Amino acid sequence: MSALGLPRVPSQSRREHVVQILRTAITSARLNPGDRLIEVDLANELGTSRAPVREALRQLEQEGLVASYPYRGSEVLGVSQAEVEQVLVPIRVTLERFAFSQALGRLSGADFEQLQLLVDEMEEAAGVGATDRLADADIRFHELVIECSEQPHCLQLWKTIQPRVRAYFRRDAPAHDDPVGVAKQHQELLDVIKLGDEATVLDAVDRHIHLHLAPKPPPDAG
Amino acid sequence: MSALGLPRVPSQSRREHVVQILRTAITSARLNPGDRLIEVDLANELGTSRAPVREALRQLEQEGLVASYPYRGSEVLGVSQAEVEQVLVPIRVTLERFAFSQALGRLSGADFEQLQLLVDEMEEAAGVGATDRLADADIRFHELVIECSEQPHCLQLWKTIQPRVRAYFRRDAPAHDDPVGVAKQHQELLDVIKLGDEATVLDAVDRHIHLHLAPKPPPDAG
DNA sequence: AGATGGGATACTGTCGACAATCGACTGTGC
DNA sequence: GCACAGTCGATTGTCGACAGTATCCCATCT
Repeated sequence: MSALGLPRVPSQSRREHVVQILRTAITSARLNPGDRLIEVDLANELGTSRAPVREALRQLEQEGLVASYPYRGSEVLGVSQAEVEQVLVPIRVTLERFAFSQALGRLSGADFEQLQLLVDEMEEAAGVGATDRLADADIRFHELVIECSEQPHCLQLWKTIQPRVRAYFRRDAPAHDDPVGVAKQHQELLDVIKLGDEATVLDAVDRHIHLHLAPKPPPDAG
Repeated sequence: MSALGLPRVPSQSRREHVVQILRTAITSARLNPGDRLIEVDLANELGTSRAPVREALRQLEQEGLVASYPYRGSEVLGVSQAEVEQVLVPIRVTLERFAFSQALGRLSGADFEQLQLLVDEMEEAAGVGATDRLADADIRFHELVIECSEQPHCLQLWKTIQPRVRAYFRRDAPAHDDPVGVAKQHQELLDVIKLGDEATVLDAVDRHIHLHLAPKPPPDAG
């Protein structure tokens, strides 16, 4: 097909394509908990057959974004506040603590450049109020560090957890209260990583992730 | 087919069937890290077409038991000791702490009976040295409590974590050192659950899970 | 009117065939 | 002998069609 026209589509399999479309639709609240997902409709809409759609649905099921019932179809799932706060976020802390510590010795100069670019992107997105771009860069920042940790299970689990957390915050917590602060926190985190002291990094990771959870409940101090 | 002969096979879909076969083969070390999984061969061996096999492989990929590469096939994955000890087990603790606390108010008399049956099964299996039966009952015990917690994401994540942990211990830590002790520990855990005090239960869960990790390093006390 | 049974209906589950891709082999030119 | 292009076999990715199942609707009976 297309010699020069649109060479990007075939670079990823149709299954990956479908997964990405649906995951974005769910995490951005275009699809909501309870919405039914009908294979043949999705296939027609996305211009494929049902096979890739089915595999995509199985993957999203494993990511906890959809549930499916034999012969009765699939629906979009929601997450409770209790599960996010007591399960998903603590798990994310465990994953990132380990991944960041493993990544410390493996981050190359190119990696640091890439991370800095992402922080810059966050600053710019925060400046113009582009919360989606901000969130994308935020996620990509963390994902990049975890990729560099070279811990496959860690990365795989993170990818499973993260969309649910994002869907929850996108739906129930109207974006970041303080976009500029988010960018700044990542800059600080990056600076700490560059110093390379494990204990300091782990501490920074803890505080960093929990900022998402409790945006402004400082009852003890400031 | 078969009006009375073998009515159990069709109760689960062929995909579930394939998943179960492969997962068992991996967690029981009949398949080892690096082994290639070829769709056509699996399909022929299991008497189905490739479609259910493919979906099963996608699911196992999400469970971290296999990895697959576009147009190049799938292989069985292993887990490192560091990942088990620093990632998978801590995540399991997080999941079970939450699930057990949520389950406390929801466990019915029938549930307690079922749990007691599983503990009895463990005792018997431990008595005759049937480590696989012991491990099955062990897993089922925890799974049952988590099911009763009615936290879908918790259950889903637990099902994702657990096979990797089991595969690791089955492969690298030759079964439980002390089968009778395992059964006894579950009886104690069940007794604590029956009492219903949350703090005590959480404490028991912590200690219970960590027993798997460090089977016999009691440097401080007994 | 309300309960009950027998289809239509709308999906999902499975299959066999075909297209696309990767990796190894092989023959050729230098 | 060695680099390199072409080819071939093995295996995955995708498709369209058919089989199986749950749900709803409606005629029928009480």
